[in-house]
Order: sequence, then structure tokens, then C-alpha cells
Amino acid sequence: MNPARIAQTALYQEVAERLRQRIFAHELPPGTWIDEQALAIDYGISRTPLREALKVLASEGLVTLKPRRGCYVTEISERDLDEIFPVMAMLEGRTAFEASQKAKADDIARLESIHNLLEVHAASGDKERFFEANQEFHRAVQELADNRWLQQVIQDLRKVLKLTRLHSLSAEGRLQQSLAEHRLIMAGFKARDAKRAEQAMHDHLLAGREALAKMHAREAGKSSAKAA
Amino acid sequence: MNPARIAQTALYQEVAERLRQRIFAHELPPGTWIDEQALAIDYGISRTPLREALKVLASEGLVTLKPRRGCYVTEISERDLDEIFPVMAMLEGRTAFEASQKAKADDIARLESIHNLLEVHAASGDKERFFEANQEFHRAVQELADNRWLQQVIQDLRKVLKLTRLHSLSAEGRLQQSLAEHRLIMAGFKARDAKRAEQAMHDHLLAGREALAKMHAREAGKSSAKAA
DNA sequence: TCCAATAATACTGCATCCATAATTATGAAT
DNA sequence: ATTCATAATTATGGATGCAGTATTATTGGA
Repeated sequence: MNPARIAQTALYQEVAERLRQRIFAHELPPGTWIDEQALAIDYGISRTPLREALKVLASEGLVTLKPRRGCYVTEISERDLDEIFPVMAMLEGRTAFEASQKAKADDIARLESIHNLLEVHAASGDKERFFEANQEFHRAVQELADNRWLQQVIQDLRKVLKLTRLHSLSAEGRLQQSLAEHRLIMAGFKARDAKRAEQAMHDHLLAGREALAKMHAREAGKSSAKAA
Repeated sequence: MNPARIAQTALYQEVAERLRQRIFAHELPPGTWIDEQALAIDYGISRTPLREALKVLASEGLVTLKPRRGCYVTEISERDLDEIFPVMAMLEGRTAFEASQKAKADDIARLESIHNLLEVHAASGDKERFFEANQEFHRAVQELADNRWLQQVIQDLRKVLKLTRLHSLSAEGRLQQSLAEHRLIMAGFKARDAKRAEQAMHDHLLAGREALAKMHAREAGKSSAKAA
């Protein structure tokens, strides 16, 4: 741990990152008010860098600043998900397209080695590791695409999606389904067919949204059943 | 009088907007250092809201904050444009698609009335008014699409694009070409063919990039000729 | 008992101040 | 004259303080 390097990153960035993690972990669930001075005291800092961090999170869409009324963790609706996922599907599809175009033989090999992890963890039903490998795969594809702005836009939307508590992989049978979709993506890459890779990735994302929608429908059903 | 006192919006937002305008107008060209205290004095405010505004602009990509080294207007490269435009083309295409799906008869009529302005101003060769009408058209389409997140992402990228000094409409013959593309878009809407509208809008954006690339090539040629 | 009006409290937003790091200027030595 | 070291200046980043406003509590009246 080099303290000099730590000192080089601004405090507001550190704070922003800590807040992101707490929001993603739903330690600060959507809708909760963010108490500036309580947090400042908790982190042992002044309100100035904290407020700067909140401005950043606000323009990322993670929190909503209401003038003179404070800061709240953004609440995401089903409609928001319906709006975001088709866009994400396009963007991730495009990423796969560009990645496929730029990929060399050893890049494909690297992708396949990550894909094999998916196969292994799906076989053993290890949802957690499958999730990790899945993230790693998408990250590798983004790296290959090597498009700063495409990446930026996707990251922003992904952050917003992380506001939802449920993961599509928790859906019944989603693990195997996801694996099947990944096989199609991988096949596109191996065939050096950028269009196919794009389409497969696109459909993969939309399928993820479908799984999520079903889960939310079940959740809603349970809640109303409980309420009744 | 002081508009900040009247407006409900926070001071940092007003400052952010003023800075955006100055950056877009190239009064603050890419690469220039932003002198915090000079600006604060100029605006008659303290550095605190100014710094908050800069954090916002930074996460929009308009400025780049270098830790302990200050704030600089982001410089945009030809490569950045090559990366951004295909993404913008997809996103604006998708916007047209969703707009076409949701549009009612009178929405189409409204679009056509704006389109007619394009026809008129193209006929009289009024580049400025054509530009305005063009913006109005795209804005109207976005409004019809009614997709908050899609809109957000497009706005962010558009801000970055505005960092470039040159407008594609200034290219030789681009006005008529742009009009022709708009006719195709309008035809897609009138035919209630969302896919056609999407494709036409997509191609329209890519054509804009082509025009820009040619202009930049000429600019570069002039510069090197001057330098030689 | 409930509602309204007003007082008390608390929080947001902006300004000012201070410490530290970076840059520039100055001077000495080779 | 050029380069390196050191001192002076300047700008950034963070802390603190204060005014104004929104929220809540309290008290009086119906």
C-alpha cells in the first residue's frame, strides 16, 4: 500500500466509491435520504468533499438531489428497466460487434478460456462463480472493443441497473439458459462473425430482462399475497 | 438582478450551465485550463459552488480534472469521433424506432410541420435556420420516444460532440444531402414503419460523421499547407 | 380531540479560511 | 551559459462557519 498514491486520488472520489458500494449493496436502499452531516462524521471528513461526491453520484443517476430538500438514493421502476434494457442490449451488442472485428486469434482463445469457466460453474450449479465469470466475460469483450465512449455509456447504465436488488441469475433455470446464450455469443466470436456475435449478445441481454421481469412479477405476487 | 435568488435551481447548476455554454461556444476551447478563483471572482461567487459545478461537468466528460493539477476543457480526437458516432447513430436510430411506435397521427403531423421548415430553409439556403429546425426535429423525436434513459445517454454524448468546433452542415453540399436524409426519415414515420425510420435516422447520423471527417481532413490539409 | 398557527429545530447551500502540494522564479555552481 | 537546487508564489483540496429555508414540535383555540 503506497500512501503517496492514495493521497493522489481526491477524497471526493474515494467517498463517491464508498457510497456506490453501499448503494449497490443495498445498505442504502433506493428512496433513503442521505444525511450529509451524519455521513461526514461517520467518515471523519467535512461535508465539502462529501457534497462533491454526491454531485458526481447524482450525474451518474445513483442519487437524486432535490433542491433545498436533500439527497435521496434513486428509485428505479419497472418502466425504467423496460426503457434501459433494450438500450443496454443494443450497446452491449455493438460492443460484441466491435470486439469481434478487432479480436486476434489469441483474444478469441482468451475469451474461450473465460467461457469455459462459465461451462464449469454452470455444470456444478455454482451461481456465485458463474456470476463472476459472466462479469469477467463481458469485461473482456469490452476491453477488446476498446471503445472508451461506448464503455462509458454502458458503465453508466449498468450502475443504474445495479440499483435493483434482484439478479436475473437467481431466476429458476436462468443459469442454464444464460449459458446457452453465452454459447451462441462464443460461437459468433469463434466464427469471426461480428454480426452474429452482436445479435447473440443483444438477445442475451434482452433474455436477462425477461428473467428479471418474471422474478419481479413473482415478488409482487408474494407481496400482494402477504398483504391480502 | 441576481437570477440565482429568483430561480429554484441551485447555484452550482446555474454555474454548470453557464460554463457549458462557454465551452460549447469555444470561448473556452479544448485544452484550456480553468482558473477557479478567477472564474469565481468573475461570477461573483465563492469557489465552493464552482467546484461542485466542475465535478458535474467532469462526469459529463466536458472537462477533465487532474488531481492537484486543476481542471481542463476536454480535448476530443478524431478517434473519439469515430468511436462516438456509430454509437450515436444506433441510439438516435433507436429513438426514432421507439418514437415511430408510440406516435399518434397528430404527432406525425407535428413532425411533418417541423420537417417542412427544413424544406423551406434548405430551399433558401439558410444554414442557420436549417440547423435550428434540425435540432427541433431531433428534439421532437426524442420527446415522442419518451425514454428517459435513452435520452440521457444521447444528451451526454451530444455534449461531448459539441466540443468540436466544426459543424457538419458547413460542409459543401451537406445541407441538401442532410435534407434528403431527413426526407427518408420522415417517410419512415409517415409510413408508420418504425424499422425504416430507425435505419434512416441511423444512416443520417453516420452521414453527418462522414461530412465532418471530410471537413477535418481539409482543415488538416490547410494547416499542414500553411505550416509547410 | 383535532386543527391551525407559530415557534423551535435541523438541514441545506454558500462563503471564508487554512494547509499542503505544485509551479515558477531565483540564484549558485559547474 | 546552462543546469540543478532551493525559495517564493500560487492554486488546489478540505474544514469550518453562517445565513436562509424547510420541517417538525408545541401551544392555543374551536
